[in-house]
Amino acid sequence: MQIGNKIKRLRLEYGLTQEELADRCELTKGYISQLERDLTSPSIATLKDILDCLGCSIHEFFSEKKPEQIVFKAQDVFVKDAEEKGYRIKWIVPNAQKMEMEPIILELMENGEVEEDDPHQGEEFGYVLSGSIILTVGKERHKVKKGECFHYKTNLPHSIKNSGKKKAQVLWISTPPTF
Amino acid sequence: MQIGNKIKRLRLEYGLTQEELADRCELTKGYISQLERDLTSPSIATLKDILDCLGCSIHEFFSEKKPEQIVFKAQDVFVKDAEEKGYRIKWIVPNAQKMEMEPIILELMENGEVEEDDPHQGEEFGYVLSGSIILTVGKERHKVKKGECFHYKTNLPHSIKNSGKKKAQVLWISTPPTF
DNA sequence: TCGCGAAGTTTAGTATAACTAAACAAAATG
DNA sequence: CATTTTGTTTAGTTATACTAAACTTCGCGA
Repeated sequence: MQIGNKIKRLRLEYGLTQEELADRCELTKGYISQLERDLTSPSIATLKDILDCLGCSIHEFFSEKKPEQIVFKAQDVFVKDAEEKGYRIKWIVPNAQKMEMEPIILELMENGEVEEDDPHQGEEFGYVLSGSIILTVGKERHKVKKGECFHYKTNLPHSIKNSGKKKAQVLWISTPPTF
Repeated sequence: MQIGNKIKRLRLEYGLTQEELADRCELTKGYISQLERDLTSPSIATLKDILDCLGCSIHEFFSEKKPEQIVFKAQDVFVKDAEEKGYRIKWIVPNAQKMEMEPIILELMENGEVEEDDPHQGEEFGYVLSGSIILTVGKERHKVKKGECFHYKTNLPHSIKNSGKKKAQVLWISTPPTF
């Protein structure tokens, strides 16, 4: 019965150190440490004491609802390499297809280019994180440098390619999700 | 932390003896007996095993929702005396105003009478438990004896008074609740 | 970068309680 | 009433709930 992570998360949300929580519950910090790593399991009465100090009922504690993730980090990234095309796509928000916006980070090597995307409903916004790119929308070509951004409706064919020798990185957001 | 009664109730609802439950959980019937009387408390893991066998999650188990009361007894009664008017009202279902029917028991002393009730939307039903009454609905007067009942729409003024020397008791139900 | 204090982990316990097996008692049934 | 079923009690064993204190890691400010 793995409850350690939940206790730790509650404690951190409540802004307490293990020692502070231990003092409030009249336990030891060593024990709190062991609980949080599932090295031991508290009695039901002790669990209730702990949760009382953390402003949570046992009922809520054993709720199976998964908290919605708000912050995403390096370990959340899904990478797709297209080495022959000279680019790599990093999906930085997993399951973003279920939402309204889908952000990716596009990495273009020298001469790297993503295939032209056919017209479709929606919009895309991009911000050049590093390097510079050539953005093609319909018949128009634009050079976009680091720190600059772009924003267009996707009803025309569009594509992006690296315009320099250095690797280029673009934060690229599509709504609705299409990547 | 008193959980014994909840475990016992679940077991009985599931139709198991203590021995059957013990066998399913790989515990002893003696231990189940002790748990149900709060003589001891299970580890969280053991509690989960038990609840798995009883088709209940820990989450539900620790729900604080009060089971809806179905049967009401003497101790549930709320009494209002109107001694100068010679009657007493007993609300026999607490919080019935939150439901569709509101039952009371009206007790009328000799010469006791409830004030005329103004017309309103709804219906009332009554059953004379003891003694006899005069029921007035609009301009009509009815004598209703023990064992007889009445049922009318409340769009006319209505009232009840005792018609004899003995105490009268009426089970009186209004929908929607108005008493 | 380093030193120090804060925060967390580990270790080696103690004592008690989680759980047992079996005898006993109460309740139910034919 | 006798027997079976169901629940309770008793006297344990052993594992674990929880401890105190030493040790390690982390974070922060100079």
